[in-house]
Amino acid sequence: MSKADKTKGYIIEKTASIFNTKGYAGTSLNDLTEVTGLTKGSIYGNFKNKDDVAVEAFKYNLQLMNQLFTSEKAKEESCRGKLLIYTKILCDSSGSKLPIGGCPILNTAVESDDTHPVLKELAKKALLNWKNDFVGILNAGIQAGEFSSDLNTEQIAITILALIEGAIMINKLTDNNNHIRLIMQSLRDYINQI
Amino acid sequence: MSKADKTKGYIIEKTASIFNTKGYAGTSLNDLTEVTGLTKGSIYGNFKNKDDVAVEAFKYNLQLMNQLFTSEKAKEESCRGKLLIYTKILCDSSGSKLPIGGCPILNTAVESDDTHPVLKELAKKALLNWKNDFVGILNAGIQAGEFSSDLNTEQIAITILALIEGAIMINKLTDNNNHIRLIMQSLRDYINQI
Amino acid sequence: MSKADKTKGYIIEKTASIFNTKGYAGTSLNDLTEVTGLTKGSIYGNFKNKDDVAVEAFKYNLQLMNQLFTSEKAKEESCRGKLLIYTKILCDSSGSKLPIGGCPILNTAVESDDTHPVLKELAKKALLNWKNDFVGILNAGIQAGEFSSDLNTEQIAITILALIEGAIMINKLTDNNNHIRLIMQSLRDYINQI
Amino acid sequence: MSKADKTKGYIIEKTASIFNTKGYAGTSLNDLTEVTGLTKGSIYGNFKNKDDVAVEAFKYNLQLMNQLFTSEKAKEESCRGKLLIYTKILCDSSGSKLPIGGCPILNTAVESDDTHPVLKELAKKALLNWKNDFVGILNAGIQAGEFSSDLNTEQIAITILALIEGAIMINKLTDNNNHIRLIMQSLRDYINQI
DNA sequence: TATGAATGAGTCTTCATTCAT
DNA sequence: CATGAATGAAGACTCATTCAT
Repeated sequence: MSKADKTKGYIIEKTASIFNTKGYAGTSLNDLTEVTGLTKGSIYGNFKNKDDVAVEAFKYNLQLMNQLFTSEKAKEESCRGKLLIYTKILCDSSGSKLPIGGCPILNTAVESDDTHPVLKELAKKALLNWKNDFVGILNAGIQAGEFSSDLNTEQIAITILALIEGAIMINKLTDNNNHIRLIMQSLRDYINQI
Repeated sequence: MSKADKTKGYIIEKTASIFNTKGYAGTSLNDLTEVTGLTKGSIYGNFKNKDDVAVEAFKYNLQLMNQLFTSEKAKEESCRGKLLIYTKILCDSSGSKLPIGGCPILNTAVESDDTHPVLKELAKKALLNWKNDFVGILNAGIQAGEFSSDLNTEQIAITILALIEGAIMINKLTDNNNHIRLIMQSLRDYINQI
Repeated sequence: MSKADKTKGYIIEKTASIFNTKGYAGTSLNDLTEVTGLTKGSIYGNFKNKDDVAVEAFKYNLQLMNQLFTSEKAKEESCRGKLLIYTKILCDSSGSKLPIGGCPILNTAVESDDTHPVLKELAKKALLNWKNDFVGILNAGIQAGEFSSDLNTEQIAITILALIEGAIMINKLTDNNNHIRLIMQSLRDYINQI
Repeated sequence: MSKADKTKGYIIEKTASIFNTKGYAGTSLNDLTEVTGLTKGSIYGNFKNKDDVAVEAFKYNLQLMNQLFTSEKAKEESCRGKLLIYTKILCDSSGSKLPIGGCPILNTAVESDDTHPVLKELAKKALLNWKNDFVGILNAGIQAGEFSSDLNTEQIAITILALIEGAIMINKLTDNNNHIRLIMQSLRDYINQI
């Protein structure tokens, strides 16, 4: 790894949480220099512009979140278990295991849908990938005989996703862990009844 | 109504959709003058500052959304019918009947939770009011014998809310009406099975 | 007195102390409306512009100060007594009997000498009048045999004035009454030795 | 000396006289960019804000004045001579050797006493330092046998100061050198009679 | 005469970006 | 590759002034 790559990685790591907390418009280059301890020139030496950093930061946050889910899912053998993992992660820690600032897809979706097409596209792809991941698990479950074969996998997948994202939003807004726990209980019931 | 009140109302009406689309940080005073055709001085003559406009714009958007729900609910007699209304509104028009920019609670929640305490508080209250509205409908349904008396009304209410907000977010992000329709189908099933 | 004259007088009275405290550039029209309880339109109905108010306010402050000196001087019969009056006034109350904000001549001189020719001219005239008043007292004293006839009245008059203005400035700046008392003691000695 | 330090110094040098003539409130950032030929961004890159420039400009003007006095005093051997220096400086050039705009202590005292606490404090300290300098000279003179030992050094020091500041104010206001000459003649007499 | 809403040039300040070193 | 000084457009906000009512 070249020095440039190392610095680039360092900048992304350090700035990812700010973008995920303050949003793209709310994050200034001064924020970036403060949190990295680097100069503006250094950031512009490694990235084309603020957009470029934001995009990489989004990817980093997404990867962080995906790694969390992937590693937890790996511990489960059954497909239902893999689905239930999400309720456990979000319920136990009330979302605190997510990247700082919460779900990057949710954050980016809401801020950037009308203002930042590149980020919007990334978030959209991430969301659809997530949905497809659920579809994959459901199909595997059908194959394995865990689930009945006449499921509407698309509908179930997108419903789970909506519940999760809605729960994360409500949890951040209300600062009350009970809400996310109740929703996750509903999700658990939903998954168990599939 | 004084001229000041009229201008104030005019400014709020005109700017509400910008704040709901671009967010607080993403909306500039130039945006506000452009969309209203007024000068900065005029805006500052009617509002204390940008914050003040944003707060009123949020209230306006919220009221717009609440009026939509309230008027549709009034057409339904049964409590279940009142709950199902949301699936119809969001499904039929794919959210296009919402204020321009989407659900102001969702938008404000995501942008302002870490940056704008006043707006966050307003969004939080609006969300809890909405939840309590659901709880009220559920209790009325229990009273009327529509629903079984051993429901966890809090859980059901917050779950419906999470599904709705999640659906709105997904709909805006993916520009694909199928997703919200599927989620609303799940919500319909959920409500009908109560 | 017409209503216009009454309102004009009211505005001057109320605003004089702000101009004398914050200075011309530091006083805004909002300050003027706040302290008078009137509207901007009302102020512009009675004065041509901010300058006009400032000029009248200066004259008012000046008159206030002159009245204080004149009435005190009237109580003294001897010319030396009339001169000593100033030391008493400034020493006893440490300047608190002056118009709010201090000596308007001093304030206007320092702020407006390079920026506001009209006010500067007014302050200059007031200062020279004051000096001439001293000269007059000194001449009367010579006539009355109180003072020797070979006094340099111009020099004495302007020296007294410099001591007084210097004392007022030092008093305001240091918030320490001892300084003005010591200077007034020196002035008393100076006058008594004439 | 870094480039930043050089630019900072350049800005201070160039802007000091504006602040000393127009005052803090009367000096705008446009004034500062015009006189320096720099951009606003450049000024804000070197100073925290306008306040910061004003404070440094005051210090610079003060230093300029103090250097003038110090270098002239150094040429005198006797303590009386050191005191008389001030009459010479102010009398000969009628104040034209002072920083452009006049005595920064006087200017700042009058403008900032009610509006700018930081500048007021700086001016206050400068004035007391000056007074203490006079006290020091007087004590040295007593030690050296030049002056009688029963002097009220505080009173003499503050009286000299008041005369000087009063003279500077009168000179600027009246544009008539005779006045300052007469006052300085009185000061000379006063010092010689100590 | 008094009101108060509107103006637009002005205020101070921060922004993302560039470039010589 | 990194620095840090400079840019100038844009940011939010205040100003003195005007004018229809």
